[in-house]
Order: sequence, then structure tokens, then C-alpha cells
Amino acid sequence: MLTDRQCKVLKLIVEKYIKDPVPVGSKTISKTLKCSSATVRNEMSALEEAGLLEKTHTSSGRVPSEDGYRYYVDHLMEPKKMTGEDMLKLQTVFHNQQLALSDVIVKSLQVISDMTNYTTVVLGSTSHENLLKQIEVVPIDEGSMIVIVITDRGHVEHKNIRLQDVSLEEVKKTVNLINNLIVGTPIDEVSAKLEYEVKPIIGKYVKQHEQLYNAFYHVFSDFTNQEVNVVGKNKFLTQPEFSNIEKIQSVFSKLDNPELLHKIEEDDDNNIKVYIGSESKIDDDVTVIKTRFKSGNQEGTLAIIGPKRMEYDRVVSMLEYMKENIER
Amino acid sequence: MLTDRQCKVLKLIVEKYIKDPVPVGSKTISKTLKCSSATVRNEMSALEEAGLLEKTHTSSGRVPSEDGYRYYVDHLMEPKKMTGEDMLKLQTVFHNQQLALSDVIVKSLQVISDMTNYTTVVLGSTSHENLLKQIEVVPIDEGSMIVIVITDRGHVEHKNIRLQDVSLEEVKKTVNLINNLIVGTPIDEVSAKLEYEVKPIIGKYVKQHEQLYNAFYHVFSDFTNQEVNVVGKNKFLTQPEFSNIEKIQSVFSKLDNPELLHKIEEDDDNNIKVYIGSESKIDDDVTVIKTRFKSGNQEGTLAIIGPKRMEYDRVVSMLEYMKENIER
DNA sequence: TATTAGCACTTAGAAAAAGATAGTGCTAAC
DNA sequence: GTTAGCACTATCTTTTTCTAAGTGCTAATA
Repeated sequence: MLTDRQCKVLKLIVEKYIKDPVPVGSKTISKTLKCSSATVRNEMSALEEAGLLEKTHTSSGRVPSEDGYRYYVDHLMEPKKMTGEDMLKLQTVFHNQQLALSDVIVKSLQVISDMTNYTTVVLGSTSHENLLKQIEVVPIDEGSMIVIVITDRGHVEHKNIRLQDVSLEEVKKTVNLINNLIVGTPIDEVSAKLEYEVKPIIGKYVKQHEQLYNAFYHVFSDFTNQEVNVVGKNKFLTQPEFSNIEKIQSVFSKLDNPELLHKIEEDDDNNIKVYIGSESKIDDDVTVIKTRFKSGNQEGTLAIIGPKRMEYDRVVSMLEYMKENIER
Repeated sequence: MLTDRQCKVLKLIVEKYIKDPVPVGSKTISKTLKCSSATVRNEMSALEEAGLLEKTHTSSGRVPSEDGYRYYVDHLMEPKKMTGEDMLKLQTVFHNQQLALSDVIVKSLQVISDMTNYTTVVLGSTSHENLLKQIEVVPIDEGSMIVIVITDRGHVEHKNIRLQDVSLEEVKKTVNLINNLIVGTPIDEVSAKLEYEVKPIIGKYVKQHEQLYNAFYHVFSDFTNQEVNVVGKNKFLTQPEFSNIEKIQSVFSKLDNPELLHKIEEDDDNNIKVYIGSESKIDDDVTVIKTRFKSGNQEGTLAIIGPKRMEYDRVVSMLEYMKENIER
């Protein structure tokens, strides 16, 4: 258990380091705290002993360790009220009556990314949670048409398909069949259902059923598993701890990987959660702060991704604010 | 006018430098050419005089200047036959009968980006060239619906809109009106036509016409001006001349700007064109190689973007190959 | 007259040396 | 328990030294 003063020292070091990423020395802290640098040094080495601080070399100042950030977030951080300016910028987005929820979310995350210089992410619902609502087919020219798939949650995807010597009528038959038989099925189960329920029927009634079946099968099996929207990826380029190319390469490849981002959602917690460094699964220098949201039939996850040295208090209150606003 | 030997020297220097980005010295060249390093030095200083070579410092080897690359591309470069391996990889994409043309293009550009380590771009036709073919509306829940816009070239876009207290019937009336009155209009003129041709009519026959008009107006005015698809942006991170963060930041911000990329298309040339360094409008260290393609009602531009020190011969033949394959 | 050998000279870059700075840990006094 | 004082340490910056790769010029050569 930490003493009162140790908490203060840790808090000061974390906050100082977040402002300016250079190791913090005892002298700096002693100025704020009413005691000498020697005392602070003693406390610091106790905190290091406890694994909450680290040195970059024997005679350097201290830097928060992963556990140090953890302790800060769990016990020391005070929620920071949003500034009027920040609030105002978000309000104008939220109060735009024209915009649908999904657009509001993306727009406001853009605003947040610009305000904070961190990357933001929205994860929509998975193809398991989306039920097929309707499909539409629009012929474009000889032998090519567009299939549009709409889910009950308003997710829309379309795919251009090529069919040879298949009459529009045959296509319409198939579309009707699908719209009658498998509407309401979770998207990720549609392919299977197509095979077992639709294939036998179109096999009987529809010419060129082989081609048609294959085309629709691909439409559904290519359907995105999870809507992912990453906003402000380039913000990482402005963060000093990501100033080398290999690091950026590694982080970008992770951010481009929807499956990996999807893992952020894995825990089913509805509150705001903070994943620091290695906990983030993205990079040891990265922190992910996320929350789930639910509004009507829309649900998903919001996340803000930045350096481990993130303005935790500010980001947490922004996410809280976002969540509240979305949920009503 | 360059002598025969000067051409050889320039060609060797450019090709050497493309392989390995270090200034080329006279000794290296003299090994290939049947003459002494002193002779090569004389030729080199003539080429420098002509503005085709540059030195990084007084006693360094030579590096091609922008004009040097230009001369190489225009006069010295020999078309390089694609390797069997490269060709095979692209063939498998092109011979996939299932895929629609637009998918084939994106897939093959992905392949090219991976083979070459350069970034690739497809620019589709502009909203001016796309004619409205059809709109569809799908209600999602109370007060929110999805509008799907389809153009004659098979471009599809959708937008979630919010309407308060508007019955589905009124919406359908409007949709029918639009589908009857302004189908066939270039997308970028639809907004105007909505105002002059549809607004007066729905004003009379449709309740809540104000809201409906606004919603549809936004759907069309938000329609993307130009389909842009950038593949393999991260490849820039692997190029040695882009190893510093500011450079990457600048290039990425350009690649994220559809209007700027659109400028690649500005000249109306159907052949393969090479824009070197400052000509590229993106960055002085960047080269853009592009060509237009046309196939049925689909047309657009393909581009490969990489460092100025690009494998010109290889890229040009790949683009030629792509263009040919797309056009039949 | 074009080519080449030879040599003095230049510069970047690597390696080594010297200082300067900001911090620590420990001891002994308060 | 706190603090002043001091020896010690590592990094960073600057300076110096050395080396390697290249040039340009001159004079000899074919």
C-alpha cells in the first residue's frame, strides 16, 4: 500500500511526463511538494521498488512504468471536466438534427481526433448481430449487375457481380426467393442457409442456378464481418514516441487489421475501460480507451488510441460525454 | 545533344542509383564501360553541365537530377519484359471470371503494390460522368431510413437519413418522383435539378416536403465527387527516401486528399505518362506513373506512385499490361 | 586529339576524446 | 523522519582525429 505522499509523487510524475515526455527528476517534484529533493528521492526509490516507476539509466530521472500508469488510472486520476471549447465543438455535431446516428458518431470522433491528436475508432456490430433485411438487384449492363444487401441495423453493402447468359427474370426469381426465405437470418449464417435452403429450390426452378448460386454465395461470404472505422490514423505521426519508421509501420499494420481491432470489443464491459501498453494488444507504447454504446438498435464500441503517455483524464471524460450523448 | 557514350553513362548511373540509392562514382561506371575512370569523370562533368546529374557535395559521386530521370525515361529506358512470375500473379486475378471489373482492378493493383512496394491508385469516373440510374429507400426504424443511390456506371452510395413524422407513403411518393423526373442526370447536377424540378412539385403534393427535400438534397450534395482508391499507402514507409516522419506526414496528407489525386487525371492523355518529382504535385521525391483506361461504360485512371528513384521500366510495362487486360 | 595515369584536395561519416549537465544514492547531521 | 552535502554515473553535445570515397586538374600517352 502506498503512503499518501507516495501517491502524490506518483501522480505528479505521471502528469508531468504526460505533458512532456522526458524523465522526471526529484528536484522538479520537490518544488511542488513541500519537502526536499532527498525526501522525494527516497519516495521515488520506494515507488520504483513497487514497480510503478522506472529509470532509463542508472542516474536518470523516473518514468512511469506500465503498472505506474495503471495505478494512476485506477486510483489517482481525477476526472477532468471538459473545457467549454471542447464541449462546444462536439455539441455542434450532436445537435445537427439532419445527421443519422452513425454519421454523428464518425463526425464527432473526427472532432475528438483533431482536438486530442489521438486516433479514434468506431466498431459497429458484427455480421453475427446484423440480420439480413432485404436484398436488391440492379442490372447495370449486359452480364453485370449490382447486388445490394441491407441489414436490420442499417448496414448496407453492395457488390458488382457478373453473370453470363442469365436472364433478368431468373435473377429476380432468386432474389425473391432469398427475400422470402432467409430474411431475418444473421448475416454470417446466410451463406450456410443459402446452401441448405435456397440451393435445392433454385436448382429446380431456376435456369443457370449454378452461376446464380455461386454469385450470391460470394456476395454474402465477402460481407464484412465487422464494420470498422479508423479516424485520424496519421495522428500517430505527430507523437514523439512514434518517431521511428519501424514503429509506425508496426502500429499502422495493426490498425489496418480489422480482426485485431475487433479484439478491443472482446470483453463485454459496458463501462469505460483502459488498456495500457501490452494490454492494448497493439503495441507496448500504445493505450486504448474504449467503451461500448447502445442506442436503439444501434450498438458498437468507441475507442481512442494513442501513446501510453496519453491524457487519460481528458480522454476518459470525452468518451463519457460521447457515450451519454449517443445513448439518448 | 548527348554523345553515345554520355547516354550510356547516364543510363548506367540512373539504373545503378535506382537499384541502390547511393551516389555513383566514376570507378563503378568505368568497370562496365570500356574506358578509364578519368574518361568517365569527364563525361560525368559534361552531364552535370547539361543539368542531368547532380553532386551531393563537392567530392561525392553523382546522382540523377530530375531532368536526368526525365531524359532517361524519354530516351534511354528500354521496356522491360515482365517476369513470368509477375505475369502469373496478375493472370490469376484477371482470369477470375467471378469478379466484376472494378474488383479485378483493385485486386490487381493490390498485387502490383505488393510486388513493387509502391503505392497504387485507381480513380473512377467523376460525379459529372455518372448519371443517376435509380434510387431506393429502405426504412430501418421509426424515423430513420437508408437512401441508396445507383449510377449508370454501377457506382453505389448510401446514406442514412432521419425524418420526423414523415409517413413511408410520402417518402415513396418523393422517391417515385425523383426516379421519374431526374434519372439520367449527371450526379453533380442532381442537386440543382432537385431544386428546380422536384421541389415545386413535392411542395404541392407531399406533406412534410421541406424535410424530405432537405434530406434528399443532402444525399446528393454529399455524393462523392470522384471515386478514389489508394492501395498500399504504407509502402512508402519501406522506401529509404521517406524514412523521416515529416516527409511521410506530408506525403500521406497528400494521398489522403482526393481533390489533389484527382489532378493526376487532368491531362487527357490516354497513353502512359510519367510525372517525375516536382511534376508529380505530390512531393519532389515522388514519381507518378499513370494511364487512363476505358472498358465498356467503365473508365478511369490507374496510377503507381513511388519514389523518384522508381523502377521506371518495370512499372511502365506493368501498367501497359494492366491497361491492355482491362480494355478487353 | 581523345584517353588515361597520377596526385593533391575535399567532404561525409565514423570513431574517439573531452566537457557539460542532470540526475542518482548514500552518509551524516538536523 | 527529513535534509544538506557530496561522490558518482550516464547521456548528450561538442570537438578532434582519422579514413574512405570521390573529384578535378595536369601532364604524359597512344
